[in-house]
Amino acid sequence: MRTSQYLLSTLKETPASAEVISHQLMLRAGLVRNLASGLYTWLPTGLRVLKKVENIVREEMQRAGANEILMPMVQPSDLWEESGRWDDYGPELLRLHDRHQRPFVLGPTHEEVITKLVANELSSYKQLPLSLFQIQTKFRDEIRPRFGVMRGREFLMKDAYSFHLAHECLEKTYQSMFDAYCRIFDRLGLDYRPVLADTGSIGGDASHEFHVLADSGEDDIAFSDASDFAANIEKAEAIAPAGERAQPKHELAKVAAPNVKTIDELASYLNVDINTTVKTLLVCGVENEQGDTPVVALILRGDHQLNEIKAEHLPQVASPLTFATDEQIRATANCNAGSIGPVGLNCEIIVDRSAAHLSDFICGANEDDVHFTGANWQRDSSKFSVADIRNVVEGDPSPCGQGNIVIKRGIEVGHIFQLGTKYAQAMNCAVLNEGGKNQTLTMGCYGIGVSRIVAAAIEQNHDKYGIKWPKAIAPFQAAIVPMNMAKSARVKETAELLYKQLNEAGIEVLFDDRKERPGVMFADHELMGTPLLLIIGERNLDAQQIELKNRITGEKSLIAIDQVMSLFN
RNA sequence: CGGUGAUUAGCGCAGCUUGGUAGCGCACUUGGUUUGGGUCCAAGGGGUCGCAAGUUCGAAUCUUGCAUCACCGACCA
Repeated sequence: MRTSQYLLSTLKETPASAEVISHQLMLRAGLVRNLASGLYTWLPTGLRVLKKVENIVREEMQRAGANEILMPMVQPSDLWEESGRWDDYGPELLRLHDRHQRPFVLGPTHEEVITKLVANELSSYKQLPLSLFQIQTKFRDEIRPRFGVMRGREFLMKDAYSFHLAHECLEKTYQSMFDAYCRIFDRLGLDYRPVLADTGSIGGDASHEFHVLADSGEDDIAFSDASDFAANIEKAEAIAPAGERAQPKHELAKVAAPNVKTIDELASYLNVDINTTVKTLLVCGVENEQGDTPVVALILRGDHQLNEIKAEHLPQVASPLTFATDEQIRATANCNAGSIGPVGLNCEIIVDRSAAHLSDFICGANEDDVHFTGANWQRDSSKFSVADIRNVVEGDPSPCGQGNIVIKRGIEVGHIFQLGTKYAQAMNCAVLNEGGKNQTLTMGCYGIGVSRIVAAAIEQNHDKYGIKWPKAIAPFQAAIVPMNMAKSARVKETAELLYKQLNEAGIEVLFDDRKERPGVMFADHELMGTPLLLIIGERNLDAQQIELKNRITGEKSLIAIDQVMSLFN
């Protein structure tokens, strides 16, 4: 490709709307352009990268035995009613009508369509297991699209689905998908980690997310500093503190704490360590037979944070997690939100393991502006249950039993999931088994955010000059950068010759044939992250040499012109 | 969805307080100059000042409404 025929579209200045480095560089290097919130046009350079990622994903999916298909982006709503997600999915699902006022959705994912397809196509256990995948545009009407293509509303996703008669078979495919994902991210040249993930409301036995490590990531990942353990913080178990709870030493006593609203204010007002306090959160419980929603109290040590996912999983707590209103708080605890405590509280009480290990703690007294000191479980409050409902924090013992927790940020680029029979059951997806009986299929699903990978790769591979693409996904393998080609026939001749040879050899090369000063060319190619620059100048032509510059290492070297092709073998 | 801020040329911004029909840098065009790291000089082209209504002789500027975009938050005990 010659730059004279190419839409280069590089920018010197960073558009003000771009917050994270990958978004800034994607705009400056001419990879994408914004159309509306969360919607992006892929320019030639960006599309080249996107296609390379796509192809690596495709190759490894095929190697794992999956068949590529392509499903429609527009899906009839009755499929979603059949699966139950028409009501469950919420406003992220974009709903629309055709000219006959028939309702449709823009597909945010394709479990419904594929389950329907397989239900129609398969009739015998002999056809199993079967894995299908597609690489396709998804639409999710995100609350807050941000960070460019990292969290767009329309994005490119690889979604794969596997179908099985038995759970053991699903586990086998799940493992082979896990391995395929590792091969994909290895080939992409990314620093990534598979981490244990929450299985969500769908249930199932296992789920892993694949995270690219980067400070700009939106997820917290908990690692062990002494083993391979890694889990999304939503999932990481906070284990109970070791040893017995200490015996009470103090009597329960009231202390006034006027105008103290938060736990931090309380700790500094009473001049105590925050981890000797507990905080009490009132949330909505599950609706009872009378149609009322009771209030449930969740109790945490003052320095800990509620893990909403864990809380939602409790059978007593309504999902999605909803905090009690001021009226409900007043009716339950007879005080404002800042003074609730477990002593004498008349509702279901669930105490985090760490909070349950405290003795002589400080808590609200269920009376405005009053707290208790010297509170103790059993003695002062005995009707409660204990559960893991907090986020792990740095330094916690790892749930794997080895080492302590370290927390890093990650960008979720892949998620694999043992679905079980949820969709197959809802959509009547079954085959005849060996015994000639109808048997509902068990499913797995496996997603990769193809467009998000492009942004994640930049987050991990850049410097002050621009992008430093991993070789496997660079838009071009090399660029020919001639010095003053307009003035030097020799330079032009050499550049054209190399361009011809490289093209014929199938090397993706960008020939910078603009009449620009060298500095402009260098700046553009470094911004775009071309891994190898072939710099042709009068300076080295007498010796029949050109200069090489490696974008990743910054190394410069000379090479004989007739040796250039050997670089690409 | 709540909060905050923004919207003036392709991009980055000034002008608004104190109304008088728009300006700077980059980019673009032309000519010259320069040529191994974003040269320099000159001359140009390009804007319904987000949209709508109002106040006024007159609105980018004041008022009201709307739209769009971005950021923060969605943990309050």
